[in-house]
Amino acid sequence: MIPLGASAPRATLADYVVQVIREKTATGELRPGEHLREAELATALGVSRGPVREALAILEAEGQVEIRRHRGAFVSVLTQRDVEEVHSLRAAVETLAAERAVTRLSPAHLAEMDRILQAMKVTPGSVEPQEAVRLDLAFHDVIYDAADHARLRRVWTSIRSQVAFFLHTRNVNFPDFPTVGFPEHHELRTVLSGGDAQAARSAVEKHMTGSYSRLRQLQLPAGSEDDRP
Amino acid sequence: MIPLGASAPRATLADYVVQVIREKTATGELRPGEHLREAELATALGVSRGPVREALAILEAEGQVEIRRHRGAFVSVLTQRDVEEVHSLRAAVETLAAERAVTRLSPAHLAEMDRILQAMKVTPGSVEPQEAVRLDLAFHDVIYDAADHARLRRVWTSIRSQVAFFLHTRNVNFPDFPTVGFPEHHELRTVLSGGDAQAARSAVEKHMTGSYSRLRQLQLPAGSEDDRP
DNA sequence: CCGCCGTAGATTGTCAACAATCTACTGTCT
DNA sequence: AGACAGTAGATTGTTGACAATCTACGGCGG
Repeated sequence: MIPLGASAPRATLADYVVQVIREKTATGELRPGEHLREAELATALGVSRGPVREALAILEAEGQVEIRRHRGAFVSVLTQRDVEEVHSLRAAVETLAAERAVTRLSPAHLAEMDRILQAMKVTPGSVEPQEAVRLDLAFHDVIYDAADHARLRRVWTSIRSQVAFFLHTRNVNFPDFPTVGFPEHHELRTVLSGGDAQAARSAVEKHMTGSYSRLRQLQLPAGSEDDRP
Repeated sequence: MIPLGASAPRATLADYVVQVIREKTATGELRPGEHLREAELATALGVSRGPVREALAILEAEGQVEIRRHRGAFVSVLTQRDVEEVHSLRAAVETLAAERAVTRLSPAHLAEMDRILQAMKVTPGSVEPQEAVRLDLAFHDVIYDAADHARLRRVWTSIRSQVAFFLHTRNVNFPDFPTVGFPEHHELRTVLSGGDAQAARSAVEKHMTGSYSRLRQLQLPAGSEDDRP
């Protein structure tokens, strides 16, 4: 479940809350625009408001939630503009990640990739959308892990659950994707293990472009971010 | 002082603490590896430990400080490796920022750039290093502001004070830089206002490469991150 | 009937105290 | 003398309570 080389230097209650909220926003259980009440979260998770506040502050720094003074935290609403932002940022950082990964891929990384590809391949087309998303993200986790770049990984985790949300909604709306997932990622693996940094950049760029074109087909709120009652 | 279009949707004590610590790390007043005691900070800033904890959690999410369970927060030590990380990440995001900026630069942005360039030019070579850093960063702030990309700006603010620290140390060690600052940034302005996205990418890439080669001359801790007593 | 103002409830921002854990020092044993 | 265990102090993690602020509802006036 934990990406790979992620250590746990700080296992505090606040981190636990962060993790829970990240997962719930990724799966869509916490919908964009939803009001996150501190006391509510605290009792639901069996902790006090202190750690919850810390967690919300962290999530705000990552852009996952929006905090308004004396009004509370709201799950960030994802507009068409956000799709574009997340995509362009992801393309920028993931090309760098790929470039670095080609010279740093260990046998363990390759094995992990193959394991994930195997799972992508064997699962029939009618796989649960959530599982397809999990595999997709896991594959890219390996790339970032191989890149061995702490700040790059931080950026990735900051957009990761938003990417997850996009992929999830798309998989639900266009159930044909899981069949496309395998060949695309398999090609990525081939290029990455090839050792050509420039080729890796191009491959990721292409992968991102394809991913974006599919994402654009989604119907998302277009304009401003006022969805709350 | 505030970059440009930065609004203040949340002016809480925690944000105040974050801002103070950012500044103090940028100027080097808070040295890498230093132990940040919550109670100490709280009394020094005239607030309680609650906001301080929130602030430290935010700064940890941005990688500015490192928190160890039951041991506290330490200002992240910047090794040669960190110089490389910050540089590569900055290059990746700033090329994107420049690409977007060329089609979004408003007259106000250009005026702001010119104002900064003017200041860079008129100040004689023996300007205070701190002022030179301020101008340098301010110039790039304008680029990110023109890029109009919330997530991109977040990444920038997360590495901004580390960049500031690097620039500061370099200006102190190599006092000739302030004379190079003007022409380099002037060229950037010219290309950005030209309207060619690809040219803007290349220009920023070149600017970054030059910046990195100068940064590498610094003597920084090379290996692991244990500098504390 | 519609709009404005005031109040009550709810929610967040902040604080001070308690509990858990770590670090450093001291004393003892080999 | 050197090394190890035990203890005291300091520091962080967490909690519950208090104060400031916002939202929603109801009454009043036009």
